[in-house]
Amino acid sequence: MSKKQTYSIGELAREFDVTTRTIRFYEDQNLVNPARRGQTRVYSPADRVTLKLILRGKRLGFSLAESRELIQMYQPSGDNRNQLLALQDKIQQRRDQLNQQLRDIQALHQELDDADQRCEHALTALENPDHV
Amino acid sequence: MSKKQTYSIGELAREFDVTTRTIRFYEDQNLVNPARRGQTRVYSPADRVTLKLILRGKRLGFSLAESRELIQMYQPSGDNRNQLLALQDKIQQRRDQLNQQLRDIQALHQELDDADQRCEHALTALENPDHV
DNA sequence: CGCATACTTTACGTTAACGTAAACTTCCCC
DNA sequence: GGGGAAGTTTACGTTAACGTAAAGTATGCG
Repeated sequence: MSKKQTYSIGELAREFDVTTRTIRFYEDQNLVNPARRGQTRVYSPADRVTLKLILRGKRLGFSLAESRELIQMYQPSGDNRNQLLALQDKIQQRRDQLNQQLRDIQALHQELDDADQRCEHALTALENPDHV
Repeated sequence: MSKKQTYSIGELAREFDVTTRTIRFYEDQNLVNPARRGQTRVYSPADRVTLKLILRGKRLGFSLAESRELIQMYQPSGDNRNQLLALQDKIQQRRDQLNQQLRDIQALHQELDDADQRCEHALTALENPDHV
């Protein structure tokens, strides 16, 4: 009944549409930690989630270092007060950045709509040359 | 009454918090076309807007090539039907990408909120060790 | 058995987006 | 007229994020 618990590097590469080189590179950067069966890498569902988070970060323009930081935020290691406060600070910074991105997206969306409208008008003008 | 109509490279660099090298690099990439007074570059309000668009693109993770394409979308050059249709296609692709980014942002926002909550709990637990 | 397929390591190559340094001109100011 | 301050060109350097190639190992299959 349970979902498959391990993945090969090729499976993940196909699923997320990246190369195996990319996944190995992420391991080099300590972003994923696959187990080994002999020489061969064996990925866990946790590794898969990590990959997903990295790729989502990429879509938002985050560097790997930033994505690593974000991922670490979800598993706070040090449990002392100052580290927690510092973490909350970083979280807030990310929220601010996301809100800026939201504003940027809305503006860009509007401009794309306008550009599309101008296209439409240009097209109907081409089909209707007599219309003033 | 009218706003200042020209800008020096230093002014723009300060306003947008980039180096002059960056602005000259964008010129090299044919993203801005400042006039010249002698040797010195003189930027128009249009150049300033272009700069703004580039930097907004950067915040959304766009490459300079992508931003260039976006900017050109707002000033369609070729007025033949096929070009207009191709342009609309690109516009739609960008909209799809923006919508994906929106979903990514919402998911990430939620996760940041959760992480923040866990921080809060950990902090109150630190101040209230007796609470089970 | 031979061969294809998928995996591995090692290592050099590549592109984008600037950084940085050197050496020069212009303009303004006291 | 000497010296900042801001501008210029030219050119080599740097970092991130992989690409690409070579050479080897393991595994299933007809």
